[in-house]
Amino acid sequence: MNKAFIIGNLTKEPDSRTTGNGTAVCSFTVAVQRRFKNQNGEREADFIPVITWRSTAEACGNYLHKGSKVAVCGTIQTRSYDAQDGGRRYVTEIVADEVEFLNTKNADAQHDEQSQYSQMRPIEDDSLPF
Amino acid sequence: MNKAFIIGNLTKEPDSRTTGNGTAVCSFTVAVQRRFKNQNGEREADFIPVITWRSTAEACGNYLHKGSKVAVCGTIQTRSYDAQDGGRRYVTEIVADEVEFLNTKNADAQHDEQSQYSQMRPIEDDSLPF
Amino acid sequence: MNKAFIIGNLTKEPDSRTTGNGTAVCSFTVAVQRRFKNQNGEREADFIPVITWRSTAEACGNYLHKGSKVAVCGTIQTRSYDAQDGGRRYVTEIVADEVEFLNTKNADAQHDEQSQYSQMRPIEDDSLPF
Amino acid sequence: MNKAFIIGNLTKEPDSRTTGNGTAVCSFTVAVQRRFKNQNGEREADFIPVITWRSTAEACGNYLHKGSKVAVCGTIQTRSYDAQDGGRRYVTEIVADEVEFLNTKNADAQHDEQSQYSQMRPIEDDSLPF
DNA sequence: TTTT
DNA sequence: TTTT
Repeated sequence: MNKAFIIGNLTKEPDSRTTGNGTAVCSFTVAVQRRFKNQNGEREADFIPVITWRSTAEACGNYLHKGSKVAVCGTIQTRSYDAQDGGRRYVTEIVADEVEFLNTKNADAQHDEQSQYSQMRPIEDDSLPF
Repeated sequence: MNKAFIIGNLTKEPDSRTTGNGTAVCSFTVAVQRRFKNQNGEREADFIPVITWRSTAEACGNYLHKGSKVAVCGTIQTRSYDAQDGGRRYVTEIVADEVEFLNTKNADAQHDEQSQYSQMRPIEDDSLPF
Repeated sequence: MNKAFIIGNLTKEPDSRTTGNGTAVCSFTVAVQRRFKNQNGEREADFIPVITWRSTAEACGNYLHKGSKVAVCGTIQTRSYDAQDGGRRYVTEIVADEVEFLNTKNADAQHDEQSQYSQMRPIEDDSLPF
Repeated sequence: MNKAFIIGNLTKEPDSRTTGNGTAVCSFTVAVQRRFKNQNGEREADFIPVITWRSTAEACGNYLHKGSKVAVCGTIQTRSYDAQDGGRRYVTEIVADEVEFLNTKNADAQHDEQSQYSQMRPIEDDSLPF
């Protein structure tokens, strides 16, 4: 078992790419407000890296922006890589199963549209733009 | 372990009460859109009863309405009671640990205010209206 | 979003069936110990119905028994039906995405085997007995 | 919202400490088996750092060992620190709300005892050894 | 490196 | 730096 759920806002524009074999990838960081204030009375945030694949990645790349509010459900994954200085670095990120768009800024029409896309993996509707 | 997370909309106005010893209770049902369409191409919903206590109940009673969008995290609880017809009935509901308000309908100012309230159990701020 | 996680023990032997079109279904109830004792100092349990499909159902039917300890991750689903007395009844159950076997009673060899099966949806190994 | 659930085994003996003001802390890494095998047919694991506080930390320090199986529910937290080489390092860890002991190795008596302890935050029983 |  |  390995499952995580977060709700928060993108810290930047999402980063959309394509792997060598043509698979869409989209990654971004979600700032999740902490529930309790710290000793200084400030509410801090946790900055959680998220990676999405395939149709979810395409929807995220098309509809998410810096500041967009999302709910993400997925698996916590860790990996390591060799840094330029020769040291080893460890990365923890959520590999998203589902991303639900919770944007309040957009017009309702667009927002509804987004919510639907976000729920639609097994895409059975050929009119979708991805 | 027993934990559940749902995002959806209130099916009705929330029901706010107070127990004999003065504890605030607020209950409502959340309609959670299913992720996949059924055989008829319709997206059904699950109707999940939620019960909240104390300051969370007060915030929910003050700020939630029919149609309000919420994220709820809590514990699945089952109980049974004797119906009027003499039969036994079983109820499953989520006892909320946290309720996050995700309303898009309200003005931004109010929405921000709500989000903060929703995060504030252990209330350390005396200026809060509950 | 709609996701639940529970850890507990089967209250009975699991109920294995097959639908008209040959899909395996296996359902059971999980008793989840509550975290806090009640006013009488007793630890109660919540009795949560679980339904599993396809290869997960087959593995559950083959390996689970009354008392087996499991971790279940899935979606909360509600449905209603007409009771014999003409009234309407509402059922809430978890539709399992994953079931992990946590049995302590069985020999280690068997337990390891079980854990593996439980993780194996997309079955790529033809030697599996289901 | 920020919640994570994992089930896995400790990679090492847990690390128990006490903060300046006497608060117990216990940290460990949990190896969580991935659900699907990789291209080479191996099942990899994710190595997820967990930190626990107070009575949970004491129970973990007393009862967990290298290889112990646990279920952890908590919050994903990120923090950064300055490494010796002058660079900045980022750490993601789960701050545990609950730790359930799932050990199969121990005698049943001890295992039952563990499960109970693990569920007992708000300790109302003065006979507990922590 | 951070968002509302 | 990794566990069964």
